[in-house]
Order: sequence, then C-alpha cells, then structure tokens
Amino acid sequence: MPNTTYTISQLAEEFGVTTRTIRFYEEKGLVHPRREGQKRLYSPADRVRIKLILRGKRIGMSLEESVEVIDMYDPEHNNREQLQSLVCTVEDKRARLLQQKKDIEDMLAGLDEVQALCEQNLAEQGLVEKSLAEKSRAEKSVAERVRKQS
DNA sequence: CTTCTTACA
DNA sequence: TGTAAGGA
Repeated sequence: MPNTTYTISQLAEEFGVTTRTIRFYEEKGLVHPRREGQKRLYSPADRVRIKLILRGKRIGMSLEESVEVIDMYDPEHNNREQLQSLVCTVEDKRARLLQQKKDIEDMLAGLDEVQALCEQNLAEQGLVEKSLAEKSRAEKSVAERVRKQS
C-alpha cells in the first residue's frame, strides 16, 4: 500500500482552498498532520477529514458540527451504553439532514416554477415583438405609398 | 520557491 | 479567512 502523504499546498489546490484555511482548521483541532521538521505532512486520513469538513461547510454546517459528525466515524468508547448513545446521535443527525434535503428539494421545485414562468413570459414577449415588427413593417409600407403618391 | 508563525483586519 | 512580515 502506498503510504502517500500530501503537502499543505497539494491539499489546498485539490480542494480549492488556501493553505491558510487548512492551517486554520488545524488550529481549530480539526486535523493533526504529522510534522517533518516544520513542514506539515498530511495522511490520506487527514485528507478525508478535510474533505468532510469542506463538505459540511458547503451545506452550512459549522466547523464544530462537522467535527461532531466526523467524530462519529471512530467510536472512542465501545461499551454498549456509549454505542447506543452514538446510534441516537447518528439518527438525530440523519433526521436533520433529511429535513434539509427535503427543504432543498422543495426550494428547487419552487425555482422550477419561477423559471417556467419567466420563460413563458419571455416567449410571450417574443410573440409581442414579432407582431410589433409586423405592425412596424405594415406602417412603413403605408408611409411608403403615401410618399409616392405625393 | 514553498512553508511556517504571528499578528492584525 | 485574507494578508503581510520575516525567518528557515
């Protein structure tokens, strides 16, 4: 297995963020890259964490929320009680995300309606412009005849 | 040239 | 988070 590592700049480029952002996450305790002297070396696991953090960020989660979700991946305590508690937390998070998902779908549906109305309106305007053009053409030919007669 | 820390906006 | 400074 290739024990790949990444430099901060590699990850920054891959995820479209600045190195400052990644260091900032470390400052917040979201990632713990190992060091090679002063240089930070990120493991594939670190990379995944950053990916999850950015994903959470995209859907409006705070860094803190993302950490909570990420922490659910590795149960630090394996006794029944704590595992059952984790299951509840997971179910709770799942419910919230599903609600968010539904809200987004409803909003998208709303956008579909708005867009349809806009396009319909534009189509009608197109017809108006067309008839206007014809009207203009007709008037022009009339004016032409009048001019010739005079 | 890249990365790091620190500090301020 | 961006940016700037100053060192490695």
